[in-house]
Amino acid sequence: MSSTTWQPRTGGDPEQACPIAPVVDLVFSRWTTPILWALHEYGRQRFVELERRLVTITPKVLTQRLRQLERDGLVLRTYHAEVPPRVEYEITELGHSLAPIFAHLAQWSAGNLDRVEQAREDYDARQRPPRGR
Amino acid sequence: MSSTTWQPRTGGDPEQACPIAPVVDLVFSRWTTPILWALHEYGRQRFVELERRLVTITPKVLTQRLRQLERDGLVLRTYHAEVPPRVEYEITELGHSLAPIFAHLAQWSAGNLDRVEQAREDYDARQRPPRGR
DNA sequence: CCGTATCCTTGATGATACTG
DNA sequence: CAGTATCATCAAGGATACGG
Repeated sequence: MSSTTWQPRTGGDPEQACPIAPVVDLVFSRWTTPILWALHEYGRQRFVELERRLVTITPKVLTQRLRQLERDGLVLRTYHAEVPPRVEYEITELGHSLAPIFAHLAQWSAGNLDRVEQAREDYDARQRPPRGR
Repeated sequence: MSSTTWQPRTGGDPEQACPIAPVVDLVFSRWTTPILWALHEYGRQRFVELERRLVTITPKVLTQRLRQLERDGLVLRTYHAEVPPRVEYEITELGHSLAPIFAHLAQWSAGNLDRVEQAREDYDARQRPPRGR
């Protein structure tokens, strides 16, 4: 039944004393954030809808991530035995409890992302020009 | 001068309409969270100290991540031209502004990580035993 | 429609050795 | 001490084709 034995990134190391490592693995692994966002933003939707929103994702990876999120209790999958089959995904209450954190991140972005951009320019300007003075 | 042309994970896709994708790349890339945490928790410290705290990290990767964080303005690097050389890293004010988000995540962890664990057990229990009833 | 099965590529990481 | 250079590895991700 598929060899999807997903191992968390921190698997090798018991604890590097970073208390939020587990939740970071959970929520901020590749694709999971956009998926959760799409489900939160546009509500319950079918596989294809998600696929179309996350433009560059492949069905294989989308399935992998959705299964993982379902297993972690953040997403609920509902299978309707019709022809053609219909499957709907929605965010669970547990998944929804992440919303404030997402909002917090969005807020930080709005206020500080330009400072990051500025820092990058400064850094590059300092390193780049072999032309000193 | 090294070919460290680091590309963000969302590089290929202009925007998949997930507004927090940039900040996720910035803060939750591999190793960045533990590094920021260590700097925030134990204050300014030298390269080796960080290396020892992040048990499994290699000097190469640690350097890469520190450079990235420095470029993004989240970490400040100070070089002391002594013998032996001494380099100290500390978190910047911009980096420090992430602290509430980290706290928020730690709080969510404390309150919900066991629910995730429970969800996993339930899911596995439902899938695993081909022996129904 | 909703996936799964294969094959393959690639980029991040680890290991190791070596400088200023 | 604080890295850098080089090589080897390896698993996540992408491409493609097919099935219920």
